[in-house]
Amino acid sequence: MGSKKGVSSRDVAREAGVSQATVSYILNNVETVKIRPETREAVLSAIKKLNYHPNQIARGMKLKKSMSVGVVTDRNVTNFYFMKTLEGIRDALMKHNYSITLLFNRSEDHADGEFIEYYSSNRIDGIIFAFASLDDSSLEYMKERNVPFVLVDTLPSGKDVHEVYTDHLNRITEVVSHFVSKGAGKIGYVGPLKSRNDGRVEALRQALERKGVPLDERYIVLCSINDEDMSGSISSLFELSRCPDAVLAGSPRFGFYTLKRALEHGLKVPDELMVTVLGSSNYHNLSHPALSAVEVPLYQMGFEAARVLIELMGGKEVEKKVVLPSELVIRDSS
Amino acid sequence: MGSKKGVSSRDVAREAGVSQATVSYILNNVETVKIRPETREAVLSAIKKLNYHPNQIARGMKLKKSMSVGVVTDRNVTNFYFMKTLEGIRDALMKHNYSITLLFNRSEDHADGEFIEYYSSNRIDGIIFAFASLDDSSLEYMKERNVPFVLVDTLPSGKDVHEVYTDHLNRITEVVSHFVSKGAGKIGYVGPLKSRNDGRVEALRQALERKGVPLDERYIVLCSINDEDMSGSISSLFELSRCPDAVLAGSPRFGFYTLKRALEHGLKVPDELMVTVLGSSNYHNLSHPALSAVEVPLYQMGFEAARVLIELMGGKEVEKKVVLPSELVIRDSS
DNA sequence: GTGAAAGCGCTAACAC
DNA sequence: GTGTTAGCGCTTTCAC
Repeated sequence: MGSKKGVSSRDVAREAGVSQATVSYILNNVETVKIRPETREAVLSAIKKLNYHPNQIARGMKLKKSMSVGVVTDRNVTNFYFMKTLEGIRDALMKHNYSITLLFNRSEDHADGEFIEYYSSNRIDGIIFAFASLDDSSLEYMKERNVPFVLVDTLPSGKDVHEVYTDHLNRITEVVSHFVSKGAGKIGYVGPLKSRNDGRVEALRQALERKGVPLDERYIVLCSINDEDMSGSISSLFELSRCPDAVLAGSPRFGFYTLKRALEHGLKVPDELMVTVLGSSNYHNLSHPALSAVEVPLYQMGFEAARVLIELMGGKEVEKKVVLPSELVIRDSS
Repeated sequence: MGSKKGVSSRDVAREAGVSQATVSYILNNVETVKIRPETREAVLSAIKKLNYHPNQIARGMKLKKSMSVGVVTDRNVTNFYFMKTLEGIRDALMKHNYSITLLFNRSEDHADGEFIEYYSSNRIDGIIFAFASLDDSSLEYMKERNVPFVLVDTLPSGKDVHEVYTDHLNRITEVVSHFVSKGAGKIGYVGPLKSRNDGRVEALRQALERKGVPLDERYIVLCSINDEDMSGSISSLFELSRCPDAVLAGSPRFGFYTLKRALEHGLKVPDELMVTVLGSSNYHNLSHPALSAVEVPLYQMGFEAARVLIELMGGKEVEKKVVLPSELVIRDSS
C-alpha cells in the first residue's frame, strides 16, 4: 500500500517535533495564529519528507463538509452542453478545493433523484443541476431544508431559484434580421414540443412582428425528440406547396435534421433555404454547409453556477439570476 | 438546516432503546450477528421516524474508504464516448454504493494529474481512465503504490494494466469486404496521426491484403485533430487525379469531415465515394447521407471497467484484459 | 442477541 | 507561538 497507508498529521508533528495542532494551523493557514518561520519550515519539510497528504475524509468529518458538489444531469443530456459546462464548473470549484460528484437525475432505483440521498448522507455539500429537469416536489424538499443548489440551463426555469442561463432568446431578433436582410420572406421554426412554453416560439413571433412579418403557423413544426418523429415532422415542412425560405431550429439536433431533410428534398442551402440554430455544438462546422448558430457560453455558465453555489454554501447572500450573453455566429447555412 | 443537521445513529439507538452498535449491525447487515426481529423492527422504524441517513463521511473515516471512484478523462475527450461510458460506469458502481468523482487529466495546476492527489488524500478509492492519455510516470507511480485503476478505451494501450477495450479493428475486415462487394477498388484511410501506431492503418492494410487489394499509400491521410489541418489534408485526397472509391475514417469526426469535403468537391456519396467510420456518435444518423460505422459498446465498456475496478478495490485478482465486441452498422454512406 | 468503549485523522477552543 | 484535549459519527472487538 506504499505511502498511502500510514502517514497522518500526527506523524508529521512527531517528525517535526511539534504538536498536531501546529501542523493543522500551518496547513490551513489559520489567520488568527502566528507561527514562527522556523517552525513552519520544519513542519513543511517533514510533510515533504514523509510525503504527507491530509486525509480529506477525516477533515470532512470534523468540518461536517464533504468538500464535494453534486452535479446532476439527465441521462439523455446533450453531451456537448454538459461536458463544456462541467469544465467551467470544475475550474471554479477547484480553486476552493471542492470536487465534483457526478449524479444522474432519476435512476431506476431512486424515484426522486439520488441527489437528495447524497446530500442527506453528507456525500455532497451542494448541488448544481445542469440541463436537468427538476420536479417541484424535489425542489420544495430542497428549499425546506436549505439545501444549497443552483440551476444551469439555456433558458430561465421560471422558478424562484438560483440559476444561470443565457439571453439567447434575445438573439432571435438578430437571426430574423439576418434572414430578412438576405431576402427571406417566409420564416419557419422547427423544435421540440416545449418550444411553445419556454418562449422560443414566442420570441420568434415577436421578432417577426417587429420586422412586420407575420408568423405563419404552418411553418411552425414542433415534435418530440426522437428520430422518427423528427424525421417525419420536418419533412412535412418541405412538402408544403410553398416552403419557407428560412428556418430557425430550436436546437442543434433539430438543425442537423432540418438540413438533412432539406437536402434530401433537393433544396439548396442556403440559396433556397436558410437554417440557423439555437444553441452550440461540436459539429456545427462539420455539416455541409456549416451551420449558423446562436452560440451559448457553456463554460462560463458552468463557472458562474459553481461560483454562485460556493457563495451559497458559504452562507452568503447571492444574486438569484445570472444571465450570460450568447452570440449569433453566421456560418454557411444562412 | 432541517433534518440534515442532527440525526446520528446515536439518536436512532436512543429512540429505539438499543445501542449504537445494534443500529450499525442492522444497517450493514452484518452476517455474523443475529438480531431479534422485534429489535430490528424497532430500529428500522426509529430510522424512518427520525429520517436518519448514515453519515458517509464518518463511515469512510472508520473504514478508511471514501466510497468514491475517480473517473479521469482528457478535457478534449469526445463527449459522446465519455458520457455513454459514464452511464455504464455509474450503473455498475451504484450497486456497490460507490459514487463517481469526476476528474480531468491534467489541469494547469496539477502537472501530473490530480488523480494522484485525490487518491493520496483519500478522496477516491480507485481510478478509471476513460479515453484519457496516461503518461508512464503516473502509471509507474500507481503501480508502485498498488493504486487500483482500470483503463477504458477503444483500443488496447499495449501496457501491462487492467483495461477494457473493443475488437473494432477486427471489424475492419468486414468494412473492406463491404466496400469491395459494392465494387470499390481504391480504398483509402483518413484519421489522426497516431493511426499508424495504434494499429488502425495496419489493420486496414491486412484486411486489404486478404482481399488481394494492395494498400495505396497515397490514399492514407493522417493529420492532427483540428479544423484547419483536417480540412486541408482531407481535401487533398479529392484533388488526386484518381480519387479513392471508398474511405475508412478513423473516427466519427474524421468521417463527418470526409463527407463534407467530398460533397464540396461535388462527389456523390455513396455512389462515387463510400465512407465508413470507426467509432460511435450521436450524429451518424443526422448527416446527409447517414454515416455507416463500426459502433463500439460504450455503455458496456464503462460497466465492465467499473466491475473490474470494484474487484480490484476488493483486493481480488481480476482478468487484465476485457475485450468487448463492436458492430458494423451499414447506413447510407456505404 | 446486545452493549460498552476505543479509535479512525482531523480541527479548534482553551490553556499556558 | 505552541500544546492539550475533546470530540465529529461511525464500526468493531470483546465482554456479558
